[in-house]
Amino acid sequence: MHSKVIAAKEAGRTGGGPAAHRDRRRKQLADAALGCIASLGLRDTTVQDVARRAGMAVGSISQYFDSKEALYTAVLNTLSEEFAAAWQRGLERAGDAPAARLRSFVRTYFDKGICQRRKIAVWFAFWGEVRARPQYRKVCAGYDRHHDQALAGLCAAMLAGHHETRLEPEGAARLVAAMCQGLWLEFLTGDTGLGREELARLADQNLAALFPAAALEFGGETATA
Amino acid sequence: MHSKVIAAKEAGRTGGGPAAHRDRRRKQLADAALGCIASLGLRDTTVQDVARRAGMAVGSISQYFDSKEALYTAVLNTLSEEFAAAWQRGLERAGDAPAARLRSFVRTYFDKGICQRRKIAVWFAFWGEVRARPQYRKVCAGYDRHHDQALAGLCAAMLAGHHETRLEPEGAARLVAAMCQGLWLEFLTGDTGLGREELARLADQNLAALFPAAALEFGGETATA
DNA sequence: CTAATATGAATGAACATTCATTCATAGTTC
DNA sequence: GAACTATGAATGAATGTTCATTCATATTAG
Repeated sequence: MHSKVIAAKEAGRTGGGPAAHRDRRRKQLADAALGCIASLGLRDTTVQDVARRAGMAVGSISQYFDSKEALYTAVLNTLSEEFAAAWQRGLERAGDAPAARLRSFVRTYFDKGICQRRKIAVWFAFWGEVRARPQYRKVCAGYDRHHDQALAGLCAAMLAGHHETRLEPEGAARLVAAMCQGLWLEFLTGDTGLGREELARLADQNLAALFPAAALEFGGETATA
Repeated sequence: MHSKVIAAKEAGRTGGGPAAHRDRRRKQLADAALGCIASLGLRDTTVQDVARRAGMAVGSISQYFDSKEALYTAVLNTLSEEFAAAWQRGLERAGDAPAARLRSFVRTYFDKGICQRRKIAVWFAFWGEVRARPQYRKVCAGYDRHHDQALAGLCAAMLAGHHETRLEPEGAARLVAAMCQGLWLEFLTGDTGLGREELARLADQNLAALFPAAALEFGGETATA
């Protein structure tokens, strides 16, 4: 009881306005919820679990979220936001060459900050409920459209002037996204024990196959041989 | 109440030994559970829902399964079994040509009996909980190993004698499986409205890219041009 | 009649949500 | 600057609901 009070006091101290404080506490709860969902699953996560993990009281959750579902929705939003920011940053860093840009986009999926088992577990926990809970779809819809358009644009740039294949930009984009998400599933279940690096290398090989004209640029470490 | 009794009576009539009867009722419950999971999600499915959908009493569930979890495990087993049987049948029908065999294997993912939204929804519902519930992993483990070995074998046959790429059979198999499962996710969320046929065509294009030496054999309708 | 099966009301545990109370801080007054 | 008040964040016990499981009873089959 005493420690809680102190923790609360410290949380209050960390400056910014009261609005900033509110944001911080919401993030604190969303982080705790993410951890719970990753280790217990959506089904077994209780508000009591989340509160305990956040070092807060159960009652505080309703101060910051209308309901448990609203908290979950915030978790999904946070994940989506983080991922979108990551691939956009990646594109900025990648320069102008189409192949480098596409490679950067795909690498984001296997980035150290993105491709963590706990986060992937949460992605799949939500995907496993999209049919039953349309609000989850709704959260992702905007991010997904943005993602898909960017990826299709990159694929179009890769295919421009190379019409030897029957591959369409949208189709190629769909395949690239599917491959990445499928590799995430592999990472999640851990069947083969492949790590982030190995998965990224596999992704590169698939890109090289899909866009043979630029295969060398997806060659990874461009093996010394 | 009366109709339930009649239903039970009819169920009992359908012959076979008592063991066959037991199997039939278990299947009846597993089917109902699959339907519930697909439409309500794992989280909101209750035994009352399952019983209602099966046209049975809640108490009967415990006659055929030790617990709700045991019922769910049976659902996952049924799905896995069905999928394994389907790709094996596909291989038998495909003959000896490696490309035809690989294509058949992949087509199974987009088969009418396999690639149904309700079934895909259930696959993802379970995948979304594999971390939290190791028993789900255990159910799939055997089927997955078999699946992966078969696919790696097919990829090895495709790559035999064509060492121009750095692609390894296991890596190629991983990519093919990831692509298929990623396309399933696309089908589940329905973002792009692609149907089974279109997804299968995309999968073919990825196969053609991964195994260019056999590209013509993945050409789909081998467009009249 | 006996054994096997089916039924659904009853049970109690688990859970999300509510809300009266506590308390630290900021603001106000003299 | 000291004393007092107002504010709202934080708390967790209490509440009412939901749900898996149980089991006494009813039904059917042999």
